[in-house]
Amino acid sequence: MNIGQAAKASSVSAKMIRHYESIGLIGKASRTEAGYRVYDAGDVHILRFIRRARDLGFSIERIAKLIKLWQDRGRASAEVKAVALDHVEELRGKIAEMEAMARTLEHLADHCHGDDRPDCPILDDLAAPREPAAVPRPAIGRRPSSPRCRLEAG
Amino acid sequence: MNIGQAAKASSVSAKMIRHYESIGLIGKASRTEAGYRVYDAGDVHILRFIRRARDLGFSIERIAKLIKLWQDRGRASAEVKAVALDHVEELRGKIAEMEAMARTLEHLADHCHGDDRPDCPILDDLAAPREPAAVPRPAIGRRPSSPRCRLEAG
DNA sequence: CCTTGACCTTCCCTTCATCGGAAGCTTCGA
DNA sequence: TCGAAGCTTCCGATGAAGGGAAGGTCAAGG
Repeated sequence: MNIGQAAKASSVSAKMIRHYESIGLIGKASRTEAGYRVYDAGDVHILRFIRRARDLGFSIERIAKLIKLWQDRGRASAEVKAVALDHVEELRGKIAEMEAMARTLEHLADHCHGDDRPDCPILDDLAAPREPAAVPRPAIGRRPSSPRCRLEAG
Repeated sequence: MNIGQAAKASSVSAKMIRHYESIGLIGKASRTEAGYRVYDAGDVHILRFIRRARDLGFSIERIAKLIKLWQDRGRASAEVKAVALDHVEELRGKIAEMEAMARTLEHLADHCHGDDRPDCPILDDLAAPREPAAVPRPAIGRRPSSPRCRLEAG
């Protein structure tokens, strides 16, 4: 099977299959004499696994762990569950952050006339000195990495 | 005021101030003879505006719009509101996606023993042929860009 | 046999907002 | 006067993709 056929069969683009190979998420595909990559049903199965995991928002790092566990017949389901729940926790944290942003903005927008007049509580909030923070900023530190949203736009 | 002082006063790092200047989000700062950037209270006000907008998850592109509106005394509040509500809509979409991922995973994890035994519904789902999709995938197309989470990890 | 077009290869660039660090210059206080 | 802190520019990394160029390969049809 060529890379294009594997891509169709797995819903992972040829581009991404090459990428996953280059970062070591999947093994190096064997090649034809002309240098074309060759895949079999087992490879496609792994690719579909990856695709599904990405659709559930797992990072590549966690997917690597999941693949290892998947292929380890002696795995403890507890390990798989831990990886999944770590991810859920991350998702929940990001959801909470975005929920707070959305609620703040909806609140501000509710009080904005939204007409021709220039006065606007949204700009007022943005421009306000930040002592009385309308939405208190969490502690200092590095921003969380963005959520791994992978659902296609509708 | 040096860039470091402006950074402290605005909660925008010196690194990011230079970056915002380089991409044209803010104007070029004037310089001392030695080449040091110089800022005044007005600059700091803009930087704080940007910081607050980033904390609310606005993209740089939308922040540029908001700054223009902010500095346009003749603006219509409707325009500001539209920018804000576009952003809220984006947030809501991403929240919904992540919520769906989290719920699916929680459901799967609920049915996983989480002990020493190897059988695991989570792996079963990931490895399953995707006809009976447990969480139906939305239509084909490009993935949404990740949410601009900017709340600090707390 | 030759052309055409579809497919494959590698390589590099772009996204988005942010951080890290190197190498070198300036400024300020002791 | 010396050292530390602060500034400058430049380059790179992050994460998960996508875009596209330049060129090799393959199969079908004339």
